[in-house]
Amino acid sequence: MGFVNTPEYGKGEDGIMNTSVSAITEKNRLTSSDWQQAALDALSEGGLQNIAIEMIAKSLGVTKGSFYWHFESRDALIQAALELWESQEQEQVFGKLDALPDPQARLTALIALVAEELKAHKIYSELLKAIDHPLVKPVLARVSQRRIDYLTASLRQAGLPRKTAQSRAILVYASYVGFLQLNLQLGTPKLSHAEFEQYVAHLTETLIPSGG
Amino acid sequence: MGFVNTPEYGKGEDGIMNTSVSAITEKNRLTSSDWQQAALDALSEGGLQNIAIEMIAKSLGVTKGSFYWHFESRDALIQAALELWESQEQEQVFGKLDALPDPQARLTALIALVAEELKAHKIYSELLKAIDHPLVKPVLARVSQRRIDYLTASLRQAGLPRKTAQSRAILVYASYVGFLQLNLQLGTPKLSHAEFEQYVAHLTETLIPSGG
DNA sequence: TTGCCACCATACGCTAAAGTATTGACAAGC
DNA sequence: GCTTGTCAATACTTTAGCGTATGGTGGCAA
Repeated sequence: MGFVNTPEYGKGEDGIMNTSVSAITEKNRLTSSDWQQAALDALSEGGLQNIAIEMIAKSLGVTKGSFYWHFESRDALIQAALELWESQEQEQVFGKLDALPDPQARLTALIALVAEELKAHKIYSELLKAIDHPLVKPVLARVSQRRIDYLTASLRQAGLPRKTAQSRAILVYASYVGFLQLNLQLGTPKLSHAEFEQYVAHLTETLIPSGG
Repeated sequence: MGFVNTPEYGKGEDGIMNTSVSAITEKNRLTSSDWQQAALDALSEGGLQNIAIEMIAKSLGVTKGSFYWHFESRDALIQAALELWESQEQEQVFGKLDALPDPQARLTALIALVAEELKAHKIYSELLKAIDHPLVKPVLARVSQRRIDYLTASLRQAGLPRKTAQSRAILVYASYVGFLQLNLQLGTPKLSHAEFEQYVAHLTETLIPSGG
């Protein structure tokens, strides 16, 4: 398990995730997690095919001679990046929501969470488009299933009967995925901020159980 | 004089009539619409990148020497195929629905129409994944917008106030798109036939106005 | 028959991107 | 200060797929 440490080099030791693309500007040597993060950045901006070794190398200020020291192949990078994303998103999404005990508050918070935090959704959306890749599909299947299960459980706790909760969970999640594709990828329909707010409100009162 | 050695499999002379992949088996020469249809078949099965000239040529029993007689480039084929699809889907979808005067019946029929007719949805779904391609995006934007508008109008006619109808239309269409991606592409969640029926029923009663 | 035209085959060129082989630079420990 | 291990640069090979150049064939008109 060799990422996140730079043992013999001990430079800045910026343990916290570098949220931004820069940060490597110095003459630092790279670590494999730098490549993983850069791959996720590239993914979120241009899709899976944008995970191109020479391009990323360029953006990191090196050549691919460096890459093949850290990774066996492009697929190895993709796999590592996806693992990183999966763990990140899990703690990010569920970590925030599990804090809320009330299922209704949780569901509303979940919808609100969708309205922000663009980058995470962008990655999910790009992965959806790259579903044909054998490394992508299982990851996405796991993540999606986990989220739907989580939704189902929350809806049950909010009072819906079992079968209804199942169907509703799929409906909610499908509308999320669809909206992602339509709005993030297609840009259709174009919504003003007010229209978007209204849409979110409508979605909440239509799909989230309110009363007891 | 005309039928000295005409191959019985109707060289057809304009070939309007081949709905399916077969039908070219004989030593017939090809027409550009053969290529368009074959391109749509390839698209629905393997995505945009599956529209590969040499592959399609092989499936048509010719080589790419033929292709470049009919088309300028791969992009020209893609464009022509998309035009074909757009016109086909328009008459297919709206043609069936416009016959129904009652907006509620129309909405229910629309949902039912989604549950069948797999291939058309497959193409839409594949195009969604290929949204980055400059030729694909405008087509998909037009088609999606048209459908959302149609939904909005039908929902209004069914009694929803304007703003509600707009949000609801987006919600319905997003859930369609999302379900496509989840179920058709990802295969998650796996639904039995019964579960699917139940989901469709739930969707109808949740999103389609019922009373007056 | 002749010759043209529509359609297709063959062979080649070109480019992008992955992957390989080899060499180089530079800090750390002996 | 010499070696070693780690990271990187350079040059190369390979593959897939688009596109081109050119020549071939079969039917049809004159």
